[in-house]
Amino acid sequence: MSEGVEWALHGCLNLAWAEEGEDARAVPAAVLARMYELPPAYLNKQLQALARAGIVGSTSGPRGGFRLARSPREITLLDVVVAIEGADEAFRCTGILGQGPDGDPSVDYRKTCVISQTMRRAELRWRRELAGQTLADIMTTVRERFPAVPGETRDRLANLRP
Amino acid sequence: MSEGVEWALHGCLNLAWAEEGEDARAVPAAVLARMYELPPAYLNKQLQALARAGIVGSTSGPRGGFRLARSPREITLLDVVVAIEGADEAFRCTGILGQGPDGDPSVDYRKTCVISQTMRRAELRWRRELAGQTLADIMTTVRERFPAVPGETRDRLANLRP
DNA sequence: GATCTTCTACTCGGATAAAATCTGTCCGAGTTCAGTAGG
DNA sequence: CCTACTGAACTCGGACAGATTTTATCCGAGTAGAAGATC
Repeated sequence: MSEGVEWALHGCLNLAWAEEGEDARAVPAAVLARMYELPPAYLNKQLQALARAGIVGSTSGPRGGFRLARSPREITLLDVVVAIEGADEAFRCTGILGQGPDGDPSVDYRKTCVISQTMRRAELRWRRELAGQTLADIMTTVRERFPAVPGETRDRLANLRP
Repeated sequence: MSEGVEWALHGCLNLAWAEEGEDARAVPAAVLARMYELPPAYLNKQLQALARAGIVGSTSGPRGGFRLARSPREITLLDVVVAIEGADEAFRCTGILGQGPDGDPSVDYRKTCVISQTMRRAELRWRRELAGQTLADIMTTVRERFPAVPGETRDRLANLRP
């Protein structure tokens, strides 16, 4: 899995904290990058993927940057992962059963192949878990365990502006 | 996920069918490769990984090849996946929380980071599912749905020998 | 003082390169078996 | 006839290239705001 997934998740979380502040300004990619000492241009690229997926909105120019495009309650972790990694399943069943000399091209082996089914079921469990966790859920848990984090994050974001 | 996982899973299943036959000979990689028209040397490479993991045993020379190293009941799909893909988690949490200017190196953020925990829990679901399915389970299901497959497979393996 | 224009600085967005990984290939080490010579 | 020896074919195992994906960088298009000139 691409490392950008972690960046994107933390980025969204930070955008969510920022959104809660009084002066909710858009956050430039460079500010998020400074927060974790990440390559700014590359982080920007990942955020572009989030923008294409409709998870964040982007604005150019001064006072521009990224902000969440919808409520944290309507952003699941799966949404973010899919936006970065793509929607393809990790286990690519090429249907090798049909490739052999005795293979029947008219059969869809992804449906009948028991191995494929089992792998897909496991992957479905993973997806379900991620689809069941929204950004809002994460925020609630963080607030319970570390009440200071939201405020601190907003402060850091403000201080990291140029 | 590497495509070799699919090859390895089907390879193990075929080895399991072969093991049930009367004249249980080791199966060369070349024979398995012909079955699905795969590059023989590369498939051999994947089987080597299975051998290193102790899932299959290998024998050199004439009448050599691969065979299951233990009972299908004691081989889980997770074993095979880990043997090919490695034991690393898909979501690599680099603990970026600790990398920023305000990060505390003494804290293990993989333990405290809520995002990391959630991602790991999802991945755990995936692993549990795969760990709960043994090669024997797959064989049972296949036999229920396609009773002819075991015999046909043994025949095909025999016919594909040089 | 208000307004319009110009100008600069800032931000995203996609095109472009370097690095790492996955995929595929090749040849050597070791082993089994068949054939052969000798007792 | 039985045994030991030689040789050859077969198989795995790891070292060696090619292709694809991931990671990282750079520069241009567009925009908001500030400064300055004009009315």
